Amino acid sequence: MPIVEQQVRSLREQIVDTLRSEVLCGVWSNEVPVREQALAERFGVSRGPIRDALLQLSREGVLVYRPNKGVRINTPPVESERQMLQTMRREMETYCLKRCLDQLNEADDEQLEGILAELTHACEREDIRAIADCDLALHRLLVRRASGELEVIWQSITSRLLMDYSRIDRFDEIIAEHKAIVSAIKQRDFEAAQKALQENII
Amino acid sequence: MPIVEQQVRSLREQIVDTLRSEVLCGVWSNEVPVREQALAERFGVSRGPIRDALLQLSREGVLVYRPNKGVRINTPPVESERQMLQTMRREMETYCLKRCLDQLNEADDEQLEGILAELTHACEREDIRAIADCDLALHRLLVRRASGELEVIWQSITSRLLMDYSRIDRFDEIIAEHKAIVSAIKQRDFEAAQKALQENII
DNA sequence: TGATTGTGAATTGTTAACAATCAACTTGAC
DNA sequence: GTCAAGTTGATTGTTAACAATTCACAATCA
Repeated sequence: MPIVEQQVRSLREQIVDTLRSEVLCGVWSNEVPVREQALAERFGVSRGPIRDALLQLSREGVLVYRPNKGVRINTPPVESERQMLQTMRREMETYCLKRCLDQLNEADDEQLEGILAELTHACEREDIRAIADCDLALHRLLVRRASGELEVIWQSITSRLLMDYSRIDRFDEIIAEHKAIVSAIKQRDFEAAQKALQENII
Repeated sequence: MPIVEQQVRSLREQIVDTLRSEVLCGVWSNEVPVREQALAERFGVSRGPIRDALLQLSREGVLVYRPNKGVRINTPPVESERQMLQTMRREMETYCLKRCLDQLNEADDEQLEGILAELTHACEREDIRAIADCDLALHRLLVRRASGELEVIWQSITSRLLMDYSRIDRFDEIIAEHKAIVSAIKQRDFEAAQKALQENII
């Protein structure tokens, strides 16, 4: 359970984040259907918030919703679609970097360092789930600082891309790439940060 | 009420489409808060589906959700963000065009012509709401034919862009541009269709 | 045998009541 | 008169029961 998030989050948001993290890390089987009642019991809430969460994750492309039939886990995008989404993600994060770089403060730097430290620790433990969470948290911070309104679109694109995240076993690369990103950001060096970002988003 | 949609739609989807169409056409005031109970009575359902719809529209960037405070209408994106979203929309629709063009059949052509006719009629009536609905329906058809999975992302981007859709009074241009798109598509001419699309997305 | 149609359990969709929270107003002390 | 605390009404958040739908399986018939 990462502590990179700080603000109060609604019950639904917590459930959404937990489920998304699990689905994207392959914890769930594609075959087993998702049942509202089972999830409700697991989270200790009624079916209402669970339903909200499942609908939201469907809207995000992580799950697929069919009326009266519930949801199932989505399949990864085809290669051409993946490339297009990749291009869009690069474009969006470059924009966000440019827009937020000047207005970042020491607290943001510290938070970035904190995420980086946690990411490093997660890589040492080879904790796939924590690695993905930290990776996303770092990028999400940039998007949020630039424009909270873009976050939902960014999340949709990124979730789809992560549905075949096969590179997550190259721990050294992951650490090095994110170190480069944070380092460049702390120096407010846009060119270097953009370069590091582009090399990380593959 | 356009007849361009054919498949069965859930109650929530119908509400979402109606509300989105109204918000994007400026039917609602930015000042008046959105109340679940009022909408429930208007649509003749309980607050449950209304709540689902409002959450979905928030996720889409049309509304802004704040815990325990309900939703309000989102503000248009800043200019730089708008340009970035514009670029993404062009990229995405170009991809969808390329991917779907070969597998379109006569039924699709007919549907495109139907939307075009309805769009023309809407322009003659100067019915802003119908114009926007038809405009979106035409582009959405291409996205859907290419990949149903991309539709939600496309919708988010497009909704944000439409939040300051100020060109909707230039009826002749709108008709001409969409005629060019449909014409090129019917000839399966990718280059021409792409060009027409790019010129329409401004 | 194979297809089709009932039947019932399981699941999702909807509703209404209840709990929690927020915003505005009133009250009262200073 | 002003500000703070308490109160009240309105609104959202959650729950559990009920309705509608789907699916699996068995019974029926050609």
